[in-house]
Amino acid sequence: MSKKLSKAYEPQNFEPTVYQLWEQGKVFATPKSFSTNKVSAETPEGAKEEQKLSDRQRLSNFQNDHHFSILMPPLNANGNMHIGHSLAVSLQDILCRWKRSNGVPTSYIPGLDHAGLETWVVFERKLNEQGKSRFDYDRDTLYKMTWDFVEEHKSNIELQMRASGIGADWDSQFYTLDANIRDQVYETFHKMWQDGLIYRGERIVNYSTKYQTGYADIEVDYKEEKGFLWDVAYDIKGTDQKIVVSTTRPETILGDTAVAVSPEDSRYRDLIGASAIVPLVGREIPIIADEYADPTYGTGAVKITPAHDPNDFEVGNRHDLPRITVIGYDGLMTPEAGQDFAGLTVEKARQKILKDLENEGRIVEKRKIVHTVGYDYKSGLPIQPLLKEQWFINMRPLAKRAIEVIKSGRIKFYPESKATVLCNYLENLRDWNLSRQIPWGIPIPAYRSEEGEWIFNANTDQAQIEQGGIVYYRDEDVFDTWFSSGQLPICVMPDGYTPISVMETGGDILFPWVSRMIMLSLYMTDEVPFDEVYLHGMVLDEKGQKMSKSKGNVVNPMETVAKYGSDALRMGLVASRSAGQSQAFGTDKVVAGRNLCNKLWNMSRLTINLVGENYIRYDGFATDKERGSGKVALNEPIEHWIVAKCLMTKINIDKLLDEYRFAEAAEVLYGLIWGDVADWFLESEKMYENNDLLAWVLEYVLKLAHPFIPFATEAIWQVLPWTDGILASEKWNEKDFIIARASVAEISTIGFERLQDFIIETRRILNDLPKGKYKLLYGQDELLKTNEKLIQKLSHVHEISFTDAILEGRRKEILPIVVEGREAWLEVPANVKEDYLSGVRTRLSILEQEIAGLERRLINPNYVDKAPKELVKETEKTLSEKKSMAEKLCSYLGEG
RNA sequence: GGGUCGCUAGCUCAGUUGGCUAGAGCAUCUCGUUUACACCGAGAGGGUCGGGGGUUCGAGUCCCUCGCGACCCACCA
Repeated sequence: MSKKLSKAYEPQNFEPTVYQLWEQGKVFATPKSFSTNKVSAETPEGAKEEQKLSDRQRLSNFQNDHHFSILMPPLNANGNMHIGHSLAVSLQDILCRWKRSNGVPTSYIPGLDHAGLETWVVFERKLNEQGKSRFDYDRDTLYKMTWDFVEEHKSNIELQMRASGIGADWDSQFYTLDANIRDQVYETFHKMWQDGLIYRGERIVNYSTKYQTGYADIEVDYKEEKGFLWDVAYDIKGTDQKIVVSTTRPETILGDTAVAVSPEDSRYRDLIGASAIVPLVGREIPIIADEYADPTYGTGAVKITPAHDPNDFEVGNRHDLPRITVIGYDGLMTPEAGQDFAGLTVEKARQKILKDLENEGRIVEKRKIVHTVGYDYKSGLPIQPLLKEQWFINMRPLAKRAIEVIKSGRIKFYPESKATVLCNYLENLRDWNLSRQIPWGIPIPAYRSEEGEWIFNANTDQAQIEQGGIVYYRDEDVFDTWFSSGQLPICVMPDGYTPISVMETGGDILFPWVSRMIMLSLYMTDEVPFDEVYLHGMVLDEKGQKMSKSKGNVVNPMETVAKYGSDALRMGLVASRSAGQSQAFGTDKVVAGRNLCNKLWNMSRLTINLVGENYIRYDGFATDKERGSGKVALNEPIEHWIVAKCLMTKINIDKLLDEYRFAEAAEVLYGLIWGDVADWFLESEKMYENNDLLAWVLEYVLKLAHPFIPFATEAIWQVLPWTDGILASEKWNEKDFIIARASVAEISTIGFERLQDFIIETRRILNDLPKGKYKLLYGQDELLKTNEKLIQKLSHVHEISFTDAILEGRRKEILPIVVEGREAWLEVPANVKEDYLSGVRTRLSILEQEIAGLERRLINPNYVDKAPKELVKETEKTLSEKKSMAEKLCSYLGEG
């Protein structure tokens, strides 16, 4: 080997330069013009060739799509890639590279997320570490500081994306705070405002006292917990009667403004309209009748705290009850809670009130219960339901339309079941709180006058504006990030690339993101945002457990890339994974991926070695007349076979990827590379040295493998002396395909498979024999005769020769190789023959059972009548083959 | 309470509309250094497809039922 290629593939030595090559070559740029390069039957030459093909051979694998587009779920501009991101972008990139290679105009749009609260939390922590707080600055200053902070870190994630081999259109990269996105968000907000879908109102919102902001429903983590249900006795005014209510949150008693009972509940009928006295506080509150009170739960009487419970809030609205806020936004009790309680934490207040109630003898019962408690998804602290005036979207009309579209099947889901899941979710969707009380995000374009009148205005860089002589003040809040990211499909895709072909993302953001994209897109454009949705599951650790920092089982993808290579990580992630399913991930799979890269590398070294440094590349595929004219020509059975394998594998992979069966596609590819090309074809070509075919097969395999193993295949492509250009921008040429296919002689491919069977059996026998040099003899067998040398090479027999003697296994030192249709023997020492024959006996008895089974099936008239004719024929054929095989075995045993 | 998914070889998983002997990778065992690769080659062992019932000529696949596991949703105070 003249060129010094290392024995092992070393990804670190190639990945950065390969990526540079791609980027400089602009191979991932979104094509502007839409001339599909379909050759197919439209060219006269192609048509002629195509006509020769049977239906089975016809190429159906070239995509007819007008375009292919993917929107990358934006990555946190301030964060690091985690293993889930790696999986996502791997799948996306496989699809894009594959489509691109099939000549489909492809647009893969990458993006970065300002990541609202996520980033704000990080920034605020940094601020606090410097001894500052958010209250030291005005909102615009905080926004600018956070912006600069993110800018400093952006390049980090951008490098990680490139290290992952993502072939995205970097020139079209977006950032979720870009002006066009903001404009879109404002337009949508304005339209909703005008359509009456947006309203501002005081509602109970899920409030994070840790981060001082309201949340959407979806940001609350509910956990089932053991807790207590206290029964507390309230006095009834003017009597010595008491009414006993049940509560899990006694501290909210301080904010009670009513006690509700069911109108159906005979126990309390007489008390309706009476007044109860709030314990410790002494406030007089009405006893009201409301359906909300469940007579079967607790005591059947429930305290109503409209300011701290969404249900109570509703009850309060129905009965016009006052709202008394006793827990503040800081998570501490308010002055309204009374002097004894003001300033206490919720937990302390609860302890105190329980003690006080106990002292007064008001706690009638304390029961252990299991109930669900809402937690802040970010801080892990309890969420407080608090009264707050916020912007809400009335989701019902939006959800209704989305449900219709999903049920119509217009958007296809992988896995299919997620469509049902999504519809269930949408059917129960409640109004969406858009306001976040943090400085980092897209400001809400609403201004308020002193009188409390709200107007829309998109110039949110002004803290206050004047209109008609009235001064309006900007809402200090920003949008929920899902509101803006839900609109990405309608504002970041290049012209001609919508709807997005497939939305590939994690199953965990089906509700927060996918559902919103559908709803908002339908609302704004009357069109679906994407044709298909592919949801991947979670990447679990080796033991199948969720990865988490606290468990310490988190895999850092960049470390894996550094150690095993980017391709190895990609193959490892894709292997054994199906849509929607969470899957364990471990080093084993990555190692397998790395080994495949290495295999490919060495296959290439061998090929270069065989064809020579100065090989001049073949000029297309030879038709029958063109043999020997610098074109690829097929001579040996294995050469026909390998070409057929290559062609079939591509068709197969196309089909699998079309259905998003990534793991199966990878497996099929693995089988072709390792099993067919390396183990059989290359071994054989050491003898035949059909250089043009060697080069053709290697290039073919590289092209086919490229979406899965982009770096290694490109690195090899660049190393090959006879190729030029960039593999990532190579396209399959349909015309060549047709000619290649026409050149394959079916007889030869079948012939090779027979040969394979024989070689495998010979190897098996040799493996069982004691070490030694064995001689293979064959009789009147054309296949063996014409492939004598190949058999010797591949089966590792020491000698091979024809014999016209009638052997039939009579002699003790002759051992028959029992393969259907073959006449061959091994010369062996007499003592080993007996061992082999006992194995033959076992095989015979298995064979006899199989024959009996097949015969039974064929005797059954139901089977013969009802099963498809082809299948019956097949069964008959199998039976006769097995019978003749059994006869042969019998004869050997009889004679031996 | 409602919903979704899963249970196939020691492990991780394939198995499309029911149809030849249920597959792959890893792991295990045996043999091997044949001029690309030990990140290798040749071979072997290993499964009553979670249990039970049903439909069918035929079930891992369809239906019913039970069991186990994972996850999601929901305002039982």
